[in-house]
Amino acid sequence: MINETSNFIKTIMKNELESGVVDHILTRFPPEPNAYLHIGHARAIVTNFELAKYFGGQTNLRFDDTNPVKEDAEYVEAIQKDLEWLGYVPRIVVYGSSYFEETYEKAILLIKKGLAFVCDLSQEEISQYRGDDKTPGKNSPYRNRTIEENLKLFKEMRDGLYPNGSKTLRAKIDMASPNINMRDPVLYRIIHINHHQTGDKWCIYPMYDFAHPLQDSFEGITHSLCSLEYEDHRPLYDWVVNNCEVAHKPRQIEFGRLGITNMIMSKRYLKQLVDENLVVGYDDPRMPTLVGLRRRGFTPNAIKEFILSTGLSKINSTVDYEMLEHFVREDLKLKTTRPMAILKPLKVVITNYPENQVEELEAINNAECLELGSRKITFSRNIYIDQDDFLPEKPNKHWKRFSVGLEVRLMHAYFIKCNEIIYNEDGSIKELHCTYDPATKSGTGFNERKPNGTIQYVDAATCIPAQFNIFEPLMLDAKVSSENFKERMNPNSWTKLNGFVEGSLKDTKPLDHYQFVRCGYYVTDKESSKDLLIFNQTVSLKSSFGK
RNA sequence: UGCCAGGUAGUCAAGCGGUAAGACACUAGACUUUGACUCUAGGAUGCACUGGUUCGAAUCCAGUCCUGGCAGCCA
Repeated sequence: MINETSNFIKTIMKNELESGVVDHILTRFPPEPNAYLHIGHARAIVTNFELAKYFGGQTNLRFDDTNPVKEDAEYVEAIQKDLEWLGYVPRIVVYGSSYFEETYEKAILLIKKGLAFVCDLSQEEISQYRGDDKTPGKNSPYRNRTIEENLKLFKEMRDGLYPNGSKTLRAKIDMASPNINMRDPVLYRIIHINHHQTGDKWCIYPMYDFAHPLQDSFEGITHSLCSLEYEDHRPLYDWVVNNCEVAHKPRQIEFGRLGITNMIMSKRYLKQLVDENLVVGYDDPRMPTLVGLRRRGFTPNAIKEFILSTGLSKINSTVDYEMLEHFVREDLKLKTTRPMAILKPLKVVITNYPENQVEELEAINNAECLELGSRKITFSRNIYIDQDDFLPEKPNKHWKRFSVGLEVRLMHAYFIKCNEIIYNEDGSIKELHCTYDPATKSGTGFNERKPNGTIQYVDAATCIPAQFNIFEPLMLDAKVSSENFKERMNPNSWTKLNGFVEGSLKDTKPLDHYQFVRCGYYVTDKESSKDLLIFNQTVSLKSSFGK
């Protein structure tokens, strides 16, 4: 599918392949295991995997676990599951920590070449010495330690002789560089903590800027794709690659992040929502996480197509949520059966239909995809339609559904006409008295009159009571702050409706998708919600026409 | 105000010197056993602005403006 799209990275790869700079493509997806993946991450995943696949290459999954204070094995597992769900199979699954020994050796090499030194400056002092955008930095007083001394001290750092923060290993580059990342950046820091992969083996950990280019080199990554904020780090990336005498030199290319309008993606806020029980968990269908979107009814294919269609550029882009929705519809359009569901039941009595008679009708599952076959539904004197499909007052000409005096088609069944509204004592509508026209039976090719629209129904005799959990995704209409985001998130966005689904759904299987009449998607999830039915209102049609 | 990167319709985005693709959204209409789907029609005399080079510029050059990123022992 990516061969239909064009982007600057693809062009770079193509040119390099053609000119012989590289003879294959190997990319990597390097998440830090400190959060659940969300739709924003999908751009990195899809880009890396699809680009490699397009050129006949492969992609490594590498957990970027060089900072044990933030990471946890829980996320490692979650990320792997998400990738699996998306249908991507990495060439290998590795950890940044798998390379700690080799990384350490490269640090020794830099020391021996006089390109790195052990620094005793405190964190604050390093910051002061670094200078700022208009002030050049000052050299650390420890910058001129001898190679022997540096070697000894660095070994002692590794051996655990020093407490957290007391020493660092720094690259010796240029304290006056206009790029602050090049002002003798820290390469290693001391952290005495248990690492989720390496346990207590190490107490010094390499920084991203040092570890990442080396890992890419070790694995033979040809193109290291990352987001825009690493642009300023590229000179350092290249410095590491060029000075560490690695056999393979990867190339870093940056691309913009992908956001969705009004969708909150910040790790911190998502965590807060979960921690404070404002949502059920990371897989709450209101969440923008991949697991959340899965329960919301999105399919892997929809997400991939969405990402590919939004393209790739050096702009941090924010696309409309409608774009995402479009691709679910597109993906499910020809794959789903389309059962009927009534969210807000309104009883209808077909007064000219015999009591105690039940007739079976054939309903085509998907008129656009006949291979999906048909199912049997029933019709009888008492049925339910949706309150939203009936307008008690006189509708305007745009109204394409039911009202007094109007004739509509009950999907897969007959035309009906409403003759009388029966009210309760409190003035609410109790039921509708209608008549049907036997000549208009579905499938007979009747075309002497046009109905005012088609509405769904369920047969009261055979329908199944169902609870619909209607939710709205967590969205915000403007930039949030940590103070106001909770109120504005409106996490209480579940509405439970007691309605009915047609009898044919009694064999519903977990995680099947159904495309409902109003273009909603319907998912049941065995693990977390048993018989819960989720109706995604966000992909339903506008219901305010003609009102 | 230092360095870096960007500015093409409401939102994404192609184009890379030859006269502005495509998608989403939107509007109008047709069709329809979902107001879905499908189909038809509609949008930039214009590519941040101003000059310049050229037969010809969104594409090259210069200047200006605007936006984003960067001063963790985070990634």
